[in-house]
Amino acid sequence: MLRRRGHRITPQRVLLLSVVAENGGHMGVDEVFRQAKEAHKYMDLATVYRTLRLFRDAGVVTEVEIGDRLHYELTLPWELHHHMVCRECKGAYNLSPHYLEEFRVKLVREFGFVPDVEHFSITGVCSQCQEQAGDGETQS
Amino acid sequence: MLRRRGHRITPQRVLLLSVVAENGGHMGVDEVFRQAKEAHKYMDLATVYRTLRLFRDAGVVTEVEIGDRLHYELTLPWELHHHMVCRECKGAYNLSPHYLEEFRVKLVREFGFVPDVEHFSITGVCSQCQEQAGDGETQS
DNA sequence: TCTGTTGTTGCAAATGGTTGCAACAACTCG
DNA sequence: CGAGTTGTTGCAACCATTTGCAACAACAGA
Repeated sequence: MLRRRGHRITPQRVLLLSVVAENGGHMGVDEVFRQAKEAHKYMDLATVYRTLRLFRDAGVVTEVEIGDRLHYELTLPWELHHHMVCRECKGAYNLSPHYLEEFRVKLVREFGFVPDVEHFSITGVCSQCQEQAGDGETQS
Repeated sequence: MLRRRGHRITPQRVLLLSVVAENGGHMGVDEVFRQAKEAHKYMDLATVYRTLRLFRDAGVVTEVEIGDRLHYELTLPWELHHHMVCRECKGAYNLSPHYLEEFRVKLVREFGFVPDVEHFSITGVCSQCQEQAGDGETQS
């Protein structure tokens, strides 16, 4: 798959792909790095960043920004989703693409602007954290 | 206004506010820093970051992420808007809030998730850059 | 106006992430 | 299989942004 684009299959890439694939859900870059380093002592952090970025561009993994840190997860084409990221607890909730579809179509039709919905995520506050915030406010 | 929240009015803050206010539209942090430094030789970059963040939290300025760099603009309550940021040319186009309203309401109603629409911006490719990309592709 | 409290500054060091570069190794072609 | 080409690696330096900290200064109260 990568080879088609003129890229090479290296042990580092195989290893990194397996790390991300075997861990269901998203992983922080440092987590990927740590697990990869256990298997290959000389694994470099720059290689992890470059490889994950490469995988993303190839559509193999999906990049999610969680509170200014990059996370990656294996792309499963039959369950594509966006993310709602909670600003308070840093939790990431999946969001079905159909919620964005209307918004996306409007931007394309009215402005000719094609949004990057494949990497879309929106920050906010999840329901649990709102309840907690509410508890706090009743005391003041 | 800041004073109400227990913050102090310092010459640095006055200066930074005037820099942002006098420049219509968004400014990169380095731009703000450069202009502020002309007036106050010992202005520090950390102070610029901290002050702009403070202004944002007070609702005085709006933070926009343009291609991984932070930009700030004066908040004009009578013309609130979001941004569409072009991944190619780094241009930022204003977007009226009503385009997001329906999406926002859906998230609140169906998930209890309250998105941070006030800092919302979406990346993608603007119409001009698509034309240019199209020109390129016809050659290959 | 003087003084104490405490929020703020400038500096330097740290953060997560990116990049330049020379040594290296995966692929290609013979 | 063996040599050349060129994409990739590990390292170190760099980027924008954040943070710890001691000196400082804005505000409040006397």
